[in-house]
Amino acid sequence: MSDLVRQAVDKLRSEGLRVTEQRRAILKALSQSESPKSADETHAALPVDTCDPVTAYRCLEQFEKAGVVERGVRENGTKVYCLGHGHGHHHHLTCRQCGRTERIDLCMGEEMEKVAEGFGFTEVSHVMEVFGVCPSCG
Amino acid sequence: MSDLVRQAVDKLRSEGLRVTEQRRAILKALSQSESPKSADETHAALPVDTCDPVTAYRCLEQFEKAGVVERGVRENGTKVYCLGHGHGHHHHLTCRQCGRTERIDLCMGEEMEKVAEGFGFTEVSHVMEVFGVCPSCG
DNA sequence: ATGAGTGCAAATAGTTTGCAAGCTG
DNA sequence: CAGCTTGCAAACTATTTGCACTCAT
Repeated sequence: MSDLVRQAVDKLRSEGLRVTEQRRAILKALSQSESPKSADETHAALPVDTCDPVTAYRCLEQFEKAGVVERGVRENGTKVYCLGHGHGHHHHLTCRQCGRTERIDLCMGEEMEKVAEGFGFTEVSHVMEVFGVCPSCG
Repeated sequence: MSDLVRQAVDKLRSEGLRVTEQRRAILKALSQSESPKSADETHAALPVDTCDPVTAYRCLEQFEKAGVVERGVRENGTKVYCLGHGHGHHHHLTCRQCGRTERIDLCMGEEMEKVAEGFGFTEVSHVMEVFGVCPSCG
């Protein structure tokens, strides 16, 4: 089990969530994926009969609330998740054709939050995804 | 009919798209909305029997391709659209509770595109939405 | 007239919910 | 052993598609 998974498992415990075989498997699958995955894709990446697809949905939702995974959105609205890569917040650049994903460390989070606070908003979060056509597909 | 709508209609024509009563109504509804609307919400904002919900979906999709409207995503993945407000690209700050929306002019589009081009990507676009709890709901 | 646009019905995709049974802490 | 979790079935929401008909150009 990778450090990433171990770390995630610890966080789950510290958040009062239980650690099951299914959850371990889901975290492992995410840790081995270079690009963010949807709940269904995550489930598909699991060994057969690891768990029901619904469980993947429920777990990922829990994980996000617990801050164990980060959530993004595809261009079509599909929700995707990824482990924090152990290095906090970041974004992705995704190829529209082949789905290839690159990590982008650029983020205007602080600026955004300042603006949002200026409007009196609290509990600010944001979703950002960049799309394009990669060299191989262009 | 507002300038915004007139402008949009012209753009439709120049893009080779046809201008129908339904499309005019959809553009008018969007022009009168302060916040981005989903296809269904846009349809709901139309006078009864203006058109079928499906038409709203299809038109908004066309409008986006033609560059007449801008598309965003809600936190839950729902696609939303808005007229360019006549002032190009911008983003929104949306209240999770009441849906109230503020416009944000801050955008790191150029930086994003530079990074994306660095990866060899083309036809770069991005989706970004900021969410929080507004003063009234906090 | 001719092809873009529309309505209606039906199919999809992604995700959520209810409830009884199972397993973790 | 209490309650979080899971599985299975079913409901739901947002969106898309097929096809015949209509209308803008």
